[in-house]
Amino acid sequence: MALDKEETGERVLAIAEVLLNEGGMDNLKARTIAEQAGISVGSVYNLFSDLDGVHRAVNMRLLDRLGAAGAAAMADLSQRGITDVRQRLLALAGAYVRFVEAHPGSWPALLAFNRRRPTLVEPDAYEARLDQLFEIIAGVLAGGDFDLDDDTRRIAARTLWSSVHGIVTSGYAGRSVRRQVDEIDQQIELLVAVFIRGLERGGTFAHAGTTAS
Amino acid sequence: MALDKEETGERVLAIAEVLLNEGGMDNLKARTIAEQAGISVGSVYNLFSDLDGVHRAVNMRLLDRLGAAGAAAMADLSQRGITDVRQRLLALAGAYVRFVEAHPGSWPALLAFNRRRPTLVEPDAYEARLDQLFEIIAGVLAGGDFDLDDDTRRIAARTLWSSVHGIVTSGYAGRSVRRQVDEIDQQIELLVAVFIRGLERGGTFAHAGTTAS
DNA sequence: GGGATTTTGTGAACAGTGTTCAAAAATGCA
DNA sequence: TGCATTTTTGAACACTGTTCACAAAATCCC
Repeated sequence: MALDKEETGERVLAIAEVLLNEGGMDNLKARTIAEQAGISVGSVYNLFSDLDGVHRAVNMRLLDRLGAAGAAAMADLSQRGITDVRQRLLALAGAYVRFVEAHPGSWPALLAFNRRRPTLVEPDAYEARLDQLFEIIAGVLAGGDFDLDDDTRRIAARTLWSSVHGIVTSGYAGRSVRRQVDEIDQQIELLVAVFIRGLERGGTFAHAGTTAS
Repeated sequence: MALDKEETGERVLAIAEVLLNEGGMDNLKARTIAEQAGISVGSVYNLFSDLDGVHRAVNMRLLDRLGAAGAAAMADLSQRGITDVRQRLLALAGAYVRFVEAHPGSWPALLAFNRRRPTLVEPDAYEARLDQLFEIIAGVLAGGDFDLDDDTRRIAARTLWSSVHGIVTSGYAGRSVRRQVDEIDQQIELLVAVFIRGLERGGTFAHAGTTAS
């Protein structure tokens, strides 16, 4: 009897994700996981080094799912023969919005997780999964007639992503879901429109001059 | 002897901020505060309802400081006779970057704080302090020759802010402070440049059409 | 002043945490 | 079967936030 070790690990992760999604970060308790998975507390620590380890693993799954959602949105548009940059960027942003809405607890938990300790060495497995997304965006930008060099396009892709992310997570505070829900759409549309128009106009984006102050 | 009640509260907040700044959210412990403030644990709960209450109060101070930094940056530029929109926006973004760098632990703690529970009623005191910032940005935008109606300008201000915020907080993960430090500057410069160029071009930003697939 | 009353401060106690680790149960092997 | 090895267990430990009966201090009122 008893399931495979790896199988049990998967079950633990599924349970953990539900817990995170329902109650946020401090709803992820070792005893709750153990009880719901039908194992003992000690076994949880046998499968994962930490509760942080569990959370990290859940986060990886989330990032994978997000990447898949982005890729799927692009594949869908390609299949429908849509190559318009604006539409593709809006589709990507829309995919992200839907993803966040589909993970109302576990996604904020991922964000909170990364902000717990001030400056901890980041697992670059994170970055790798993000680069996947950046490359999708960069690919879309390459489809437009912007004539950007590779480096600028890379930066533009990251800028776009960060901006959409900032918009979706509503600055840093303030939920008030009512009017925010369509305000997000308005902001995204403005951002994409402005971005495309701004990139269309020629001119180099050399990083010169007064950055600030 | 013994200090005023309000005075003790201020001391507690100062201690709490240092703790948050040094060790992140889970470094804010009731017993540590009590010990460092020279009072008992119970007294902490006499001054504040919760540890969350303490954290909230610290966050308010942070938001006030951020607002002041933004206003000061604008006042500085005004005094120097600088009205250029690009420079003003870059100065605002720069002020934010410096603010985040000056609060390496307590600012992430504020962000994490707001993401702990999925959907909790937000204290609108937060929003009020943010609106202050949005109005500064909207004011700057009003100085340019974009001919935007009030509503669009309001949205544009929020979009800009959210985007800068997203850029500064580096997407959602990934620190790796080395190359990120100048990448942030590059992204901000690209964003502001693109934003200004995109807004300069005429055309209405009506929120019509396919928001996303 | 001095007794009564109210306010304020205290820290032991309680209910939960994450995490460990000697022991027990299960499994592998000859 | 008997022994060795691995895996699972859950009581125990150290540490959380939070409470609340009690004590100390302050305040009031005559």
